[in-house]
Amino acid sequence: MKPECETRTKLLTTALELMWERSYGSVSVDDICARADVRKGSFYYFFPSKSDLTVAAFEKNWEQICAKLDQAFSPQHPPLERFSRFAKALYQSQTEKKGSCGKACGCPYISVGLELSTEDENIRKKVQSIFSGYCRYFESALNEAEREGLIPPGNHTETARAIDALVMGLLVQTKIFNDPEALKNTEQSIFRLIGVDVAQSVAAHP
Amino acid sequence: MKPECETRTKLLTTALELMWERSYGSVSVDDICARADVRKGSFYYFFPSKSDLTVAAFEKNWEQICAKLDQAFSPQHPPLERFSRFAKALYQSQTEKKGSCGKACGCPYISVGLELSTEDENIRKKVQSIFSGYCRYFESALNEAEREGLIPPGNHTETARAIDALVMGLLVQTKIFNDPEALKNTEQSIFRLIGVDVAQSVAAHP
DNA sequence: ATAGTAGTTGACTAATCGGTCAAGTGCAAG
DNA sequence: CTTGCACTTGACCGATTAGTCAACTACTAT
Repeated sequence: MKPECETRTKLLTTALELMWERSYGSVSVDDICARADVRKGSFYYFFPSKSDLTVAAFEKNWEQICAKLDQAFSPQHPPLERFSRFAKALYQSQTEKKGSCGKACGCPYISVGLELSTEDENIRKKVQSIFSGYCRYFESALNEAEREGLIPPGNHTETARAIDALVMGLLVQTKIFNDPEALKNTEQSIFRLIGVDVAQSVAAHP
Repeated sequence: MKPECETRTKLLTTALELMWERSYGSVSVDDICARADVRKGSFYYFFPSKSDLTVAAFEKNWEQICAKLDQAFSPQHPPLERFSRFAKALYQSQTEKKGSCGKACGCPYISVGLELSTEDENIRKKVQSIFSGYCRYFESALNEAEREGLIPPGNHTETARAIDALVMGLLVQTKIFNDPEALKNTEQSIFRLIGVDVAQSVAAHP
């Protein structure tokens, strides 16, 4: 087991932070090195290019996101309630970020993914796989909801993709309107896509 | 009336084209000038900065989009059918773009908007106003649908915003999955957000 | 004819970009 | 002590960046 080099992880977290707040194009390698207090030579000792650093940063961040998603989508909660927990966590994370950096930042996977997906295939694929990861959480909760008779049978892969799209769109709105309140109806809209009444779930878990 | 200078409009359309296919950061003023066959001096004769050019390009493009939206959301069609037409036009425009440039490009307002909204307030506001424009089309159709008794009364401003989010998310998926087929369930998902059965509308206008 | 205006041109700048590299440091095993 | 490995450093590179500018052309109104 490697003990994981501190400089490397510092670069990883700093890069994600900066690209989240700004963009890929407007964050230079020098910027990243400066905020991480690392010299450029070290940067290129660990990463062959800015693009590779970005992919690695996404990978590391996604692991942390997964931990949060595992909580929201834990089997210990009823399937539909998991979406409520997810919506709440989403709102919370955006509000926190705006509080700490002064601006609503949306989702770095979306912003950077869109910025580079026609030009950098590695980043495109990484972001694509992350979004598939989100869908897997959604789909599994829907499958379980069906098994418990909470929703009728249907194509849950498609519904999960629609939920994914909705959530991404809401995060786009959050950044462009510079306001996390764009997320306030997330839960309700998700349940409409699923085809159940919100009140039904909200009333059961007030 | 000014007869509208050719060089200027060439710069406008070329800039939008390039930023749609790539991104703001990776398209240089030189790139734009080269493809438009215009010298840089002329560029800065018409526009004080790259950012201003971008805002102007968005404004001009939005006018053309509006013409298309006016067709889809024309009062000559039943209110709910307008969404079907919109969904079809959306799919068509993405498919065409992929055919002509080889890649699915999504929506330039979203991509560039996300890329710059924390750094360039002018662009943020322009993109925000464009998205509000979309919502107005959606909301007006919903209001009319209610007036015709097709949908129950409700907060149509919120629903329009949700539809806007969904559509944006689908366009994000289109670019990141590099596949316009991400849009194939657009119509169905919109109707779920509205709260009506797709079949109802589809059957009426096959 | 002349003067003014609208548009065009290409050479120029200063700064910044991503990336390279040879020379180092400090530590651990032999 | 010595070798070797993991990591660090700062100077350096050529290319590219957004933006400037004085000189120029062509047309138009008087």
